[in-house]
Amino acid sequence: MDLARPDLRPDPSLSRQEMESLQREIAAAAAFDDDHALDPAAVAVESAASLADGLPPARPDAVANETLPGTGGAVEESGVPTVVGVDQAFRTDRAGDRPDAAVSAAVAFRDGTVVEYASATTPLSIPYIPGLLAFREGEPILAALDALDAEADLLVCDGSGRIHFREAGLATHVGVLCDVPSVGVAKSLLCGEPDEPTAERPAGWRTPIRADDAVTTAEPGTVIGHAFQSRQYPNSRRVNPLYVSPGHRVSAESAVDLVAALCAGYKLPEPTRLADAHAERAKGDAE
DNA sequence: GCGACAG
DNA sequence: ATCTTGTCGC
Repeated sequence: MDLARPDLRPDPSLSRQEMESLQREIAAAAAFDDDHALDPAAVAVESAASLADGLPPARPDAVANETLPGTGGAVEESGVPTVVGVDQAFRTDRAGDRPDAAVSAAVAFRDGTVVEYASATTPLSIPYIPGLLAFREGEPILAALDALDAEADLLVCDGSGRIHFREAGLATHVGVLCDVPSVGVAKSLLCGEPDEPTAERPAGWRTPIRADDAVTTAEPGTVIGHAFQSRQYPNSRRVNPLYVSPGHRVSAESAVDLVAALCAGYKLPEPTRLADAHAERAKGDAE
């Protein structure tokens, strides 16, 4: 898989200042609006996969359709868009403490079912630094996408997109480098302010997240994402909402609509949930 | 100086 | 993210 923007791919030796200015370039290259309206109904996942007996098998015939020569992507090929969830697990060295390598997983969905699994193991370069997550996890994700035969029409990333100090979170970083529509799904809020308090909301509830002073590249008040209650228990309301934001080529509104369509009864959207499980499995296989 | 922040 | 048993509530 060749990158659409190799010029924006970070060099491992960048200083912190250089990483931050690269993020401003990436944000400037990002499109936070809808281009070819990807219909949430076309990517919806109707039933949640059971993980009790391991991961479901990939539907055998589907990937072959996408790898026919001379095709321009999955949608052109079959009319059915491909959604790819990406997530990672971390392997620790035998001494037992420091994370040693990232195990990235990419899981492709079409018609609500898994069509392909891929993974890659990548040595870790820099530690986790809030705001610079993409420099730790971006390359591992690209490696997993490289190992995937399917062409993604939408990437679902585990982390923020536009909800970021410089509007260039992980989902934006990966989406722009690949020039693929992407959304970010985070379990906690990095920056920005919800319009309404998010505690104890019923399933389906959502509220805009607006840029605050921590977002240095946007006018305060700009809608940069949404809090979205993907799941809730009827009586005891203890599930925290997701924080969904556009990565690239998707609006804030479409990003939540797409994620809502990809959720099938669990807190996390199915592509993310299965990518998480596949990353765990791949990590275990290597040990 | 304090705060505060995805995974 | 990761280290981990039980426990409470769907």
